[in-house]
Formats: sequence, structure tokens, C-alpha cells
Amino acid sequence: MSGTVNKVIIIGHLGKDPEVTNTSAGSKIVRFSIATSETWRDKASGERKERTEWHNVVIFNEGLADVAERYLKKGSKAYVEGQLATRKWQAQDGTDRYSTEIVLKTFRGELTLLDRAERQAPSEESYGTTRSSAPASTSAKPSPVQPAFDDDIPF
Amino acid sequence: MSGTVNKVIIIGHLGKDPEVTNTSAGSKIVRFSIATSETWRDKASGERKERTEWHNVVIFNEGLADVAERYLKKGSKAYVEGQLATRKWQAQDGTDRYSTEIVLKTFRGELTLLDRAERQAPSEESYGTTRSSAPASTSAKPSPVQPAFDDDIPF
Amino acid sequence: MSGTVNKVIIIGHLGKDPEVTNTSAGSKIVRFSIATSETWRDKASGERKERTEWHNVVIFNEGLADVAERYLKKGSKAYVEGQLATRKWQAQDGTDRYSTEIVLKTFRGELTLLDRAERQAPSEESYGTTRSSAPASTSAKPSPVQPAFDDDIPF
Amino acid sequence: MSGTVNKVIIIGHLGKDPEVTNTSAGSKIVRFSIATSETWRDKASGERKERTEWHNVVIFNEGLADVAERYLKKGSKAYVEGQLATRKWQAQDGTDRYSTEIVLKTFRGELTLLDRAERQAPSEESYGTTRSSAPASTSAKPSPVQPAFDDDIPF
DNA sequence: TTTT
DNA sequence: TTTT
Repeated sequence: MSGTVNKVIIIGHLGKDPEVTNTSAGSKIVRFSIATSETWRDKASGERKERTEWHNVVIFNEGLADVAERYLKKGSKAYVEGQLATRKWQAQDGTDRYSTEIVLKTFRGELTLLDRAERQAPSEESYGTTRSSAPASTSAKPSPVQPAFDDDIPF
Repeated sequence: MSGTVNKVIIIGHLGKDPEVTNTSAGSKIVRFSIATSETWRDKASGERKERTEWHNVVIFNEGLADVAERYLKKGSKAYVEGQLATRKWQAQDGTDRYSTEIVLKTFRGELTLLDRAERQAPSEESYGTTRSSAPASTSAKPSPVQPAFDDDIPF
Repeated sequence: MSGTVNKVIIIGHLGKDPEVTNTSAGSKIVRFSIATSETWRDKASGERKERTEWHNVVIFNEGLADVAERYLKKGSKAYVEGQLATRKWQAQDGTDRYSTEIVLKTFRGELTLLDRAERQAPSEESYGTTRSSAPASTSAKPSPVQPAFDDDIPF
Repeated sequence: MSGTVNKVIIIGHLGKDPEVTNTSAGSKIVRFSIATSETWRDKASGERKERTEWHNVVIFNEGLADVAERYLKKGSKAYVEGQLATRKWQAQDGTDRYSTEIVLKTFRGELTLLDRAERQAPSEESYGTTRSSAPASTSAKPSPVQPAFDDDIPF
């Protein structure tokens, strides 16, 4: 069918760290779920209500898969632009199931980290605190151990 | 969650006429499915491929439900802007199923008919005419015979 | 600045045929203006009002420039997705002027023709009519005379 | 013209605090400019380049004007969805000038603050504390001094 | 599962 | 004028 458009724009927060799959063909696929929510005040009760919606994102676009792997993590706020695709799969009982995903294909889609760059070392945090389990750094994913990425950071 | 966005933009064609449900509460809900498609040439075989994606649209927005009911029909090309919502339902075997829909809520969403105004069967009218003064009708769907809708036509 | 988005989505009609510029560097730039409009009923007078907005589109993206050149013409309905850019230029009196355009850069943006494929030869039209100046064919741009485009048609 | 769409989506940072105008008719108009930018590496020189684009936003939508006035300030990161409008104005020399703006009309458009809730000056508070109970305040701009806004915060 |  |  000619002349159609299939576009989704989501701004939300990741529920967990992204999952990275390296295919046998040598490409990388990154998946994560991202939440949006709406709040409103119930007319009758006057209570504040909230509804959270979860969206499954699948990234085939190589460049964006790299970005996702490197910079997104649980809690990250991100802009995701992709297309809707409903995938059929088989449940264990043999029945067909359908899952709708937001897909970022090769050469298509956008992904932008919306968290503000974390300002340097939050050195104050550790002053006299125990916080034993806490990471010394809350900086973005590229850890000191995995130092690199001297190349372009796309956001 | 604050600061989130959940937006879908679809341009496609309706697979069937819309289904209209009048609720006991006096409101109207309109549903239809709309297809988008992509075509590409397969690298290996060189064949042209096509994949069609179907999207379920549910309109709660009253004004847009009216528009959908009046002007959309099987084959109509439309612009739909709404939000993603995944609804849980029970299959006959008692298991949970999920369906993702594009929802146009009250005061939210957009719906625009993209078909050109149909020059209603202009063929008969013009036989032998000079058409000097203009076509008998370039009006949208509400034909002269079914004069109706003297109010705002929202597209 | 990191984490920004600059996106425009227009559906409208071209005011004139696109203008094509072939640069000395061998690339092609296509420009056109496209109109959107809003109609509303004036509260006071009850009159129907309309406001038309014109948008200047500039296509640097090669593939989309080809599409525009081949398939768009005056009156075409199109979906355009690009980014805003404000360009400074010099008026004849030497003062600075600014013009905001919708730009489709290399590898960015989308362009989709929304006119329905015109149904073959509108043979009826010519029955006994004079319409001397009228084109015999209202078919899309690739005329029979300029036969081909055996390659991919991207919509 | 029927069936048109005029939509702009911007995510960027405000260059200054918004300007609020109270009209004689009792309505409020809020204006601000918001920057988006692109960075790329120049192929020839290998240098990193950046281009910043400034967009003028005008909010007539009352609810969103309130949000802008209350919560946006210089440096804020925001999602803005509106429509393009080119306004004509007279320069001092009497010549016509044009300015393109992103307009959020009554009942139209969206505005979402994307900054994470600021854990207001957490530094002083946490010195030597266990932070057991949580930050004293996670509220946005409305400071404790100006306690107000017991109503809905729309993001 | 996120976030507020 | 923002931001990185």
C-alpha cells in the first residue's frame, strides 16, 4: 500500500537495563521496556490517579543499538522514535499470541538520551557516609573499567 | 511519572467500515483497524516484498468518534494520532491475553480524512457539458442528495 | 546540545510544481511550498473562516529529492517530515532577513505522496468536451512519454 | 483545504526565562525561545561541529501558559508540540518582515517539562546524614516559600 | 520494571 | 539566549 506512515514517539523511563542479544549473523539487537504514565484527578473521588503504560522497544538499527547499550540503563529517560510491529509467537500451550513492539529498524528510528549529563563526580555524596554498597560513580554507563568510546557520542 | 510522551501517528487505509458502539452511559465508541505497509526489494532475490501491519484504533473522543462514524469507511485513507494502550483480556481458556491499541481519548488525539473530496460520480454529470462554471459538486462525502451535516466538518 | 529533537510533520498540498536545482557539486536540491489550512466557525459572526499557512520545504536528501522531482507537482498532497532551520539572507537594501524552512537533510526526513494512485486513464473526461487546454491525462508525473523508472518507487 | 496536518515537535532548552504577557482581554500569553542543536564530525577536518537552532514558541493555550509560567525557566529542558505559523510584521523602515513561530493554541499543543525533579540542593542536607528518610523536597520550581499550587501539576 |  |  502506498503512502502510509507508521510512527511512534515515546518519552519515558526504562524499567530495567537494556538486554543485548548478539545474533549469529554478527548483528546486535537491543531490547528494553519503557514506561509512560498519565496522572489525573478522579472527578468523583477527587483522588489523584495514575496509569502507567509499558512499551516494548526492539532496536535493530546498529548505531542506535550501540547507543542504547552504552548509555541507557534502568531509570534512564529517553526519547524513542520507531514504528509499530505486531509479532506472532507461540505460547507453550501451542496457541498463537501477539505482541506489539516499537521497532527501530536499520536506517530508521531515533533514540535520544534525555537525562542531563551528570555533572562530574558527585563527590559530596560520600563525605562521611557509609553507603557502602553504593557505586562511587553515578556517571553514565561507560564505566572506567571499559574505558573507551573515544568516538562520537551521538547525543 | 512526570514528563512522558506517548504518541502514535498512523497514515493508512481502513480495512473495513468502522464499528460504532453506543454505551449505556450515552457515549459513542468507534473502532476500526487501519493498515500501513512497507515495500522493499529483497537484496538476495531482487523480488519486491511487502509487509502490511494492522493497527487497532479505538476512539473515545466524542468529536472524533462522530467524524469517524460519518466520514470513514472501508478503504478510506486517514491520519490518526493517538496513544498506545495495552489492554488485558481473558481468552476463552481463561488465560490472559494482551492487545495493544491506538487510543484517542477525550480531548486528545487527532483524526483527519486524507481522501480527496470525491467528485461524486462526476462522469454522468459532465457528459456533453462544457463544465464552464465548475463541477456540480466538489463537496466531501455528504452528497447533495443526503444534504445533512450543516454543521462543522472538521477536515 | 545533547538530547534535543527538532521535527516537523506537515500534510498539505503543493502550491506549485517543485523547483529543482542541480548544484555544481553534482547534487540535487528540490524546493516547494506546501499549504496547510485550518477552518473554524467564528463565534461572533457564525461565519466559516479559514487560514492557510505556507511552509517552505527544502530537500537535500538525495533519494527524497528524486521522489519529489518525479512524483510531486502542483496540487499534490504529501506528507513531509523534516526539521526546522532558520536561514539568514540579505535583502536588496542590505538588511538581514530570516526565513524558516523545513529541511530534509541527507539520511533524514521523510516524504510520502498521499494522493491515491490515479485510476488509469480518465477516458470519460474527454468525451465530447472541448477542454482544449486541458491535459488529456491527469496521471502522475511519470508520463508514458518518459516511460520508465523501472526501479523502486518509494511509496 | 481539508485533510492537512501542521505539527512541530521540539525537545530543547530554554535560552531565557519565559516572558509572560497579560492581555487586556484577561488572557495570558507566554513566549520563549528554545534551542535544539546538532553535532557532527566534519569529514574533511575531522573536527566536531555544532549547529544550534533557535525556535520561538508562543503559548495561547491557557493551561499550558500556566505550566510554562510556573515551571519553565532559563535552561529548562522541555518537550513542546505545536503548529507552525508565520506572522507578518512591520519593520521600522516600513518593510514587511516575517517571523515563523511555534504556536500552542487554545485546546491544542503539548508542553512537558523534561528535567528530572530537582532534589533541591541536596548537598547541604546530606552532609553526614544517613539520608535514611529521603530528601527534604523533591518539588519542582514552586519553592517552599511560595507554597502554593495545591492543584494539579500536569507533568 | 521506570518515574513522580 | 540554552545545552554538551
